Amino acid sequence: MTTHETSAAPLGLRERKKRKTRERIRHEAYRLFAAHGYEATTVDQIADAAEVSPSTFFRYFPSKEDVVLQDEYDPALAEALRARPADEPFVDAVIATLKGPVGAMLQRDREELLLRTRISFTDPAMRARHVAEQQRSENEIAAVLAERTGRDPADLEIKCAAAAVIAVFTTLVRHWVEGDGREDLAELYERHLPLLSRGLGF
Amino acid sequence: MTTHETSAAPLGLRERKKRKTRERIRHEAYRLFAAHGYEATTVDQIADAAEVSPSTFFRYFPSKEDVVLQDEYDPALAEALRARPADEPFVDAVIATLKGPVGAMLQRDREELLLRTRISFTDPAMRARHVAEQQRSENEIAAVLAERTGRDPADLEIKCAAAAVIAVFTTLVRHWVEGDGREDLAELYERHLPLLSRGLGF
DNA sequence: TTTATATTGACAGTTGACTCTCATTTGGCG
DNA sequence: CGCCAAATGAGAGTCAACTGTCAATATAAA
Repeated sequence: MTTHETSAAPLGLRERKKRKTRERIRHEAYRLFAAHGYEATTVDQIADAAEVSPSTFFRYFPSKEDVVLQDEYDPALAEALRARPADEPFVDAVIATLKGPVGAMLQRDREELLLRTRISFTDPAMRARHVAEQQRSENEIAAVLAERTGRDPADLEIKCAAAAVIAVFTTLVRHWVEGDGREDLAELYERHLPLLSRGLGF
Repeated sequence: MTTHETSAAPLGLRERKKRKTRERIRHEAYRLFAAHGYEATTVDQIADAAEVSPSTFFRYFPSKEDVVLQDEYDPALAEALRARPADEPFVDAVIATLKGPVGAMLQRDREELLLRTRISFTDPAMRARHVAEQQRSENEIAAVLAERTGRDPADLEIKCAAAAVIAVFTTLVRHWVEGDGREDLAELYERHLPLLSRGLGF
């Protein structure tokens, strides 16, 4: 009773091994995807590279697609946003969040994020997944925005605003990836997100 | 020499039959996709329904995916936009265009557009295609915007603005599809696109 | 009508994602 | 140590997209 599956638990060898295996599979998969593309990489190849049997691959991931993990950043962004004062202009709140807690996450996972994002931008077959996630993100952002304004999350106006924010996001991340991550992502946000509060201005 | 393959040529029986077959395959494919989903529909089923052999299916379409044709609307939008005065605010220009020539196209193909769009929103496997197109659209819009403002189409600011416009678009189309096309798409645009010129306002 | 050519169907075969089963190994624990 | 349950691998099997070949048929041209 004392130990749930909290991070505090010592974690037996079995569990540790499983995590490592999972990580190894994912890592090798990414490597191969990046090298040869998603479609051109077979599950057998991934299994080989990760030194597990194909059966084992499917025990860890229900499908080849599932190897591409979901984005943890957008949910984190949504959560962090809720902590911002409700009367702060929305775009400002987003920027503040990205320079704060979420920005730290991005910094930490920079390398993997770069690789992963590059794949999902490059490989046509991988985009489906990415778009699905993006949809989820939009809903999250819309929910937050709805809370802040006291409006309905299903409100079209709210949805459009959330979509616009995410779109600018995506554009900036793409730019960041194309520049091999040399620029500072947080700074890109800070510089270009205000476009939306200015009303484009074109 | 007198007759190329122009539309004026009488078009032999052979050619006419081919077109009909092509049309029939596509039509049946759409019907089945709408009824059972993209993944759940096999090429054999499509071939059966279109009364051709599976071989013939692949003679007409190199892959199952290719049955879903590309979007002609966004390029049309870009072209129509170039005809608008350069000093008109961008969002206004877009709205005017959508209420004009492009709106007419949308009206004309309403049924097919509704069906096709529903598929590409509903079916995960189909999204990849859709996103690729969307990317093309963004580039088109960015190009137009660049021309109008005399800036570089690669300018991040320009790209962000184009992305935001397309994002709001997509959101509105999705809403339209979810409401089975009962609302007037042009009116939705007119009502919600100004969000971007107002600077969100949240 | 006869001949050349384009279109088609039947069919066999390949490939890769994914499932299932069963025997073997391996970490957890008394 | 020794038992149990979890984790793994081997291998056979399914399913659907896609390829290639060949013979039959339909159209166009002479």
